[in-house]
Amino acid sequence: MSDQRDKILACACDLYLESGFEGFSMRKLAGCVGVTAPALYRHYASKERVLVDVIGEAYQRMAAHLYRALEGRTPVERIRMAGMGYLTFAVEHPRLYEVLFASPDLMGMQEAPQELESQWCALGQFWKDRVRECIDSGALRDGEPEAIAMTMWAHAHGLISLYLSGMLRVSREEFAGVYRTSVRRMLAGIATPAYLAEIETEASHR
Amino acid sequence: MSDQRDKILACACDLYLESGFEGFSMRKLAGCVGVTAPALYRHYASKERVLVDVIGEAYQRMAAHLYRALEGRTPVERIRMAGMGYLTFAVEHPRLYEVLFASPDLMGMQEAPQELESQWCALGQFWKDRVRECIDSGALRDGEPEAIAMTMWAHAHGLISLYLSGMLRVSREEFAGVYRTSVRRMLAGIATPAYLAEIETEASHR
DNA sequence: GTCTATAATCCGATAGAC
DNA sequence: GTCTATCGGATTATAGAC
Repeated sequence: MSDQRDKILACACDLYLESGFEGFSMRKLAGCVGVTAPALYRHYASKERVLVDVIGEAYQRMAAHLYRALEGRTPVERIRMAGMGYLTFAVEHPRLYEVLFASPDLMGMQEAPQELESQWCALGQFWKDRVRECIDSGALRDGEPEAIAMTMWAHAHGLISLYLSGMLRVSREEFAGVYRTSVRRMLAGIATPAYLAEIETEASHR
Repeated sequence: MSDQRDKILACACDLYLESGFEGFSMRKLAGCVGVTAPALYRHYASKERVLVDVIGEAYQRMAAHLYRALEGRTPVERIRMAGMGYLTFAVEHPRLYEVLFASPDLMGMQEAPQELESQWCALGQFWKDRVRECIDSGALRDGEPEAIAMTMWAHAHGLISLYLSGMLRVSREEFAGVYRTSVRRMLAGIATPAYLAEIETEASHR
């Protein structure tokens, strides 16, 4: 039944990993599957529906990678494993990582389908949970878990994006160390106490 | 002379801003300029050479936007203005911002031409300078200016990328506030002193 | 459910006249 | 320096036989 559809999806993931978005075509996909192009339209209405499923698959693989961190035995261990898992997934599967953030119009769609939205929310909840339990255990400062998770996520995503774009002049081996160092810098803070006192005064005057 | 070439480049920027990379073609570009497609090849050897110039133009506009921050009268004022300038440029010109980080193969090239590399280095130097003078003035903690600039840049770029991808559930008006808050959180640090002491011990044991 | 054949477009780039 | 005409290729998607 949808056995063939699964086979098509698997080939579509492989094809995307090899060729990226640009080189992805229904003809090539058909070639990978071992059928002709029109046969694909028995299982998928259009090319974009195939790509939506590819992105959904990327979400699931990312999630499976991250959820291993739940095996950690303390909140700190879990959030660390999650952070490193995020890094290794992105570095080992850069194309899958990139596709998670692909703008919908890049694949000929107006907006992201609701299917992908909910998968995204699940990941957001995961990070929020990791931060919350670290606050409760006294490792992270008190604050809104969602906002803190956003700051940490922004840093991680930005650093990984810069690395994948080739803007950082570091090798793949060096990057893991750079990542850890930068996370630590963010955890410790960048400004001096004197400057922090100054902007705190400023903020309270508003 | 290159009067016509300038006109082509201006139209190419407009066309890219409207259509993005996907909808960009030499035929459409010719239509914007008001000539036929073959005429373009008198001024540009290929489509990719046009796109390289578009990216170069984006760099120059970004740089011009950032360099206004040099009018600030203190190191802190300058780095703040630069940080907010980075934000406003990205939000007001999202396509130009995105193209700065476009992977070369997305426009059919193997690697970024050296012309763009050097423009990139200039921006890197600008940020390094901003951080260094803030360290010297006692606003930022001591450390390698380049590494600190990277952490700050990663955070800013990541947050902006998430916003532009629509992954943050905030409006454009809200985003400036979210950005400032997140920067402040990064400046102050996220972890508790107790946890920081713990990982410092750990690091020294290696 | 898969095939052959094909419609209907779009693309980058070139040849040669003017 | 621009034009017309065209080459050679790609693409999505459909029609109809089997």
